[in-house]
Amino acid sequence: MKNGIDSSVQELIRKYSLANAIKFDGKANAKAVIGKLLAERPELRSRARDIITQVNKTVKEINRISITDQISELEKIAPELLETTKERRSKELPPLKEAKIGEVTTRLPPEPSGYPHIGHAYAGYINWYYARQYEGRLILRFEDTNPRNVNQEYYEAFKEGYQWMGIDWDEELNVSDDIPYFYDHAEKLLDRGEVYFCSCSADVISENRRTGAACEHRQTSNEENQKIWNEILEGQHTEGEIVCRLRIDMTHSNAVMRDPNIFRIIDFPHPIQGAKYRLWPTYDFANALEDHRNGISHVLRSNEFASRGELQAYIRNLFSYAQPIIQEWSRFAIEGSPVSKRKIRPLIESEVISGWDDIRLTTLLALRRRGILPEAIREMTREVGLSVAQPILDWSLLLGINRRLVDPLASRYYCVTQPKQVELINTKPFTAKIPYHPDFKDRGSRKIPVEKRVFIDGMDAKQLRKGDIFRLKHAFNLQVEKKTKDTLQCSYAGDELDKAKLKIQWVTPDSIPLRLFIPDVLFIKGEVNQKSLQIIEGLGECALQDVKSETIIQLERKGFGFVEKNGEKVNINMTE
RNA sequence: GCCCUGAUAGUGUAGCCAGGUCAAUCAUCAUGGGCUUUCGCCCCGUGGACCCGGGUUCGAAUCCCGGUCAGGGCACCA
Repeated sequence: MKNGIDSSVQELIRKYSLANAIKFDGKANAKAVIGKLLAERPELRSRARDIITQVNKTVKEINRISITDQISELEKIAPELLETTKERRSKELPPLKEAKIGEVTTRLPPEPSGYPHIGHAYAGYINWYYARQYEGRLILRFEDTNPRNVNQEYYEAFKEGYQWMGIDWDEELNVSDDIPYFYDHAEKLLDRGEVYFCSCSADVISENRRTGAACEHRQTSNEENQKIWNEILEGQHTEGEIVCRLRIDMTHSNAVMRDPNIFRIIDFPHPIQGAKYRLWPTYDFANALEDHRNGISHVLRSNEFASRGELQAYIRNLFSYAQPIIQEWSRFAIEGSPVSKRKIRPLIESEVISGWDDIRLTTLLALRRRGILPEAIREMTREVGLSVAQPILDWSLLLGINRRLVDPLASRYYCVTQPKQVELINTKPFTAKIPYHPDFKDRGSRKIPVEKRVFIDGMDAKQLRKGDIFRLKHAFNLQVEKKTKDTLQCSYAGDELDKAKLKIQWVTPDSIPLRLFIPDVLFIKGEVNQKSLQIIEGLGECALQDVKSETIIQLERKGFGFVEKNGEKVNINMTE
């Protein structure tokens, strides 16, 4: 055969050309066909030039015939290529590196120094997910080695936050319970001459680290270092005066490795340990050893720790401890929503926001009060995954997922704002029966008697002109007879559904006052958004009286919300 | 300043390691329609992206070089 291309290859070319043409309106693309062909028959790659000539020729021929003919020919020679199957499945996290069933241990490592937020939930869920996926263990470990940062109430706050997220753990411990373990290790290093005490100021240490210069303390004799260690444990030396450093390499390309501090004096009572210790390990030292002590197989964390990994591995190597698998992802941000205490605290102090559970924040308390379901956060986490790019998430991602999840759960209620009175001129007394959920009628309904007056939303009233026919939803139709400044006079206009121009929500005169809180992003281009919270007064139907505080409902045509009752007051935090 | 990462529709993400089935996935978003006694949910359709410049190759989102931009680290915080 010409160019040595045999008939089986010819046939393949013809098949793929036809399939490609059919996929794209009868016009095949030679490049796509070549790609497909060479992917399937890699041994042909050496003869790519000949193949290309042949493909070009075939594609030209095929593009000349009609798409119906193309389909019928392909049906004869390769019907399997005509199938177009689309599958849809919910996204899952990728398999974990070097993980075996039953041999995975991960950790939740919060510092109890504030309230858990969506970032903690995200990291927590990933650690939980893999621990459960591989039938392993999950350890809740409070990283409380800085007594000046930690506070008793936050230990509890984290546990509640994780529980709310559906994250359960197999073991709970505090790093601060293991201080003797760190001392043991430090003393071994002291014996081996791996550490020294440095009394340079923090500024000097930092500067030397930048320039790669060693200070005189690096030369301190072992005996002297041992002596200082004991002095500190006995209560000599003061906070800030001296630190214990690991002697590694002051010119290392990773600045973290330039003789890091591993212990410092902190004379401050610890919420759990009290005044038991004054010499506290720093993050890297405690973390590296604690991961080993806990038998952590996989360290799953955000990548702000990336450059510390080398140091932590170095520390474990000093003791010939095995290294865990490390998997990192980028820390993410939500557009316009600060996470850091530094940014939020001033907003609370200046009363821009009401507190750590203000519905504009991303603390778990805030998200819950906004009617966000934990599953929405979990799904969002799976969606964003272990990406190493720098995601700046939009609220719409979380809110969109949440809307879908909350829809089947939320009972529907009527609510009107800027109420406009509607006088019913000639209607007979009527009792409306309104189901709580349109898709689940078995959840029952409430009955609302209608007499001489109802209220509708001001926005709806605005659209109505004299003569218009509209429907009080789940009741009957009305025709506007007269429109005055604060009243619509209406007459009965039948029961047929399709006659009404608008079908609107309404409430009776005995309805209850509501306050709707509508959140928006807190920051726009770095400036505080003055309209980040709208508070709107409204009237809600009586059935809202029976709704328990802290349930998620839908106010029809207004959105989903989280009910909060405070005595007589009914507040509803809208999710968006 | 130095070091490490990264860059795919408006947003997020898959694909990149092992170049061809990518005419680029999925979600969110926007838009048109259907369903609906809600502007909700659901269903169908449509729209929109490989940071820039070189190189290697028959062929580059994918490999190489150079740039640009962004994030993190260089704490006696974690």
